[in-house]
Amino acid sequence: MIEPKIIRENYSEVKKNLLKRQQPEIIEKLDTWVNNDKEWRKLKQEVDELRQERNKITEEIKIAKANKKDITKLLDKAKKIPQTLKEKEETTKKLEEENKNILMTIPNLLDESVPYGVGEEGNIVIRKWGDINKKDFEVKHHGQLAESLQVADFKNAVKIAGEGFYSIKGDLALLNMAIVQYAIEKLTKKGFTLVIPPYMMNRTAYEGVTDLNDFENVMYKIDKENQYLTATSEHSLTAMLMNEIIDEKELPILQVGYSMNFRKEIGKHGLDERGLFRLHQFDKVEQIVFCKPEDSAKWHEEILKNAEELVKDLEIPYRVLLICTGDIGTVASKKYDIEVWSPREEKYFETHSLSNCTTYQATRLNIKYKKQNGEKEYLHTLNATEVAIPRMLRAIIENHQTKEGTIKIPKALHPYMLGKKEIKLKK
RNA sequence: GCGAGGGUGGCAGAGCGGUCUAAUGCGGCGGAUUGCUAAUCCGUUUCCUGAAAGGGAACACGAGUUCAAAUCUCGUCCCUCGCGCCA
Repeated sequence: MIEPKIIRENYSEVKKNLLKRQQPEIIEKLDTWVNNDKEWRKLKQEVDELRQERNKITEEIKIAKANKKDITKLLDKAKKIPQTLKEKEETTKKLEEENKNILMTIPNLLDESVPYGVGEEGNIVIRKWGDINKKDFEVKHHGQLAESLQVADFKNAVKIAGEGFYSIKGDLALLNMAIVQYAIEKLTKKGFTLVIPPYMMNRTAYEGVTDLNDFENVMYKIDKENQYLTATSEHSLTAMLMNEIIDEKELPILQVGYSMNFRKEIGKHGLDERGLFRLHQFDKVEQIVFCKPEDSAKWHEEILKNAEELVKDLEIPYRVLLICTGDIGTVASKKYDIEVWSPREEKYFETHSLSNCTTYQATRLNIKYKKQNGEKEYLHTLNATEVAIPRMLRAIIENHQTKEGTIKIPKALHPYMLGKKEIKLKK
């Protein structure tokens, strides 16, 4: 959520910025908010004045009583106030809530460097890495190959859990753990702290970190409980600092979250998105940064570098996209995606998303930092995929499969693979 | 889950219907003093609104009683101790 103060003080700039998103309804919301806000402030004044009056009379009663004077007149006067006050308080509160909800649906202000564009096509490729030349054999579908090597069992996973669930076993499961271990080790060495969060969050905390529509579309609610399964560790790690004031000296806070993630809405279109691509449950290693506003741009580049390094180490061809105004989403002020190469489909698919959320999440969650001089300000939050495991497994299976139908393990993962360098059929 | 006790400012901790403008202590920040440090002293240290003066709110959260609630009542959440259950 954008800080109300900023909209009040720089309305025209905010409007100009939001216009870049090419969604007229956002501007409508902005204007509604501004009008409501004016009214709310007026009402607040009135309420405060009424309260002041009440406080005065209350004080008079106290004094009169102490002096043993007659207080019936004062009491009559006082008795009238609560009714009017209550009515006004209710309208004020209602308006306040309404306006907060509007504000929550207004997206973040965009960074200057975000390119103008309509939809996905407007995204800009800023870097490419790796060899994407055609292989001299037919690349097999990752899920089918894994099943034929007896390291995945989609059929039985679906049997017991339903569509959108998977099971991997043997060396592929080992590879899963190897990637996790590798990613965590890499980030830990760079100063990130490993955090394993709860996989469920209550409604209040969750409202601080997600779009309200997500409660209907994305999140699984626990029956009869006030809890939701988390869709990413970004949510839990960020929400954990809710209502906290962090000393400037403690920034930046660098965290690497590892969690199982649960998502209701996954879509699914065709063979190549079957298998390890769109899932109701998957594990992911995530980078989270809390920092001072002036440092967030630098950290954005840093976490991009971390993610790129990992993909390079796994020897997967990839490209980096700078997401345009038409495709950026609500929360981010600036966003990069990493897409990796699918030699089977001969196109890139998305594996990483890296956002600088500036003060947007911090404002909603009320996370501030205290400066040396005692002033308090909202800090900046960034989140980035380090590696979403199933998608990376798909990339590895596709890019490192051999003519003979085995899967080579990238060298970087050898130390975590119990001596195995290849996944092949057990005799 | 049951029983008992409890949740007060950054922390510790008093207050238990109107003197709460929340005591006191510690810590933080600013300043004074001082060869340096320490000690001492003064100020400041929640949020909203307002250009400011000011006003308002806040004692876990929500509702209620009252002219008036940190203080009384109810509900929810959380913590501590004991019992029960459990990987």
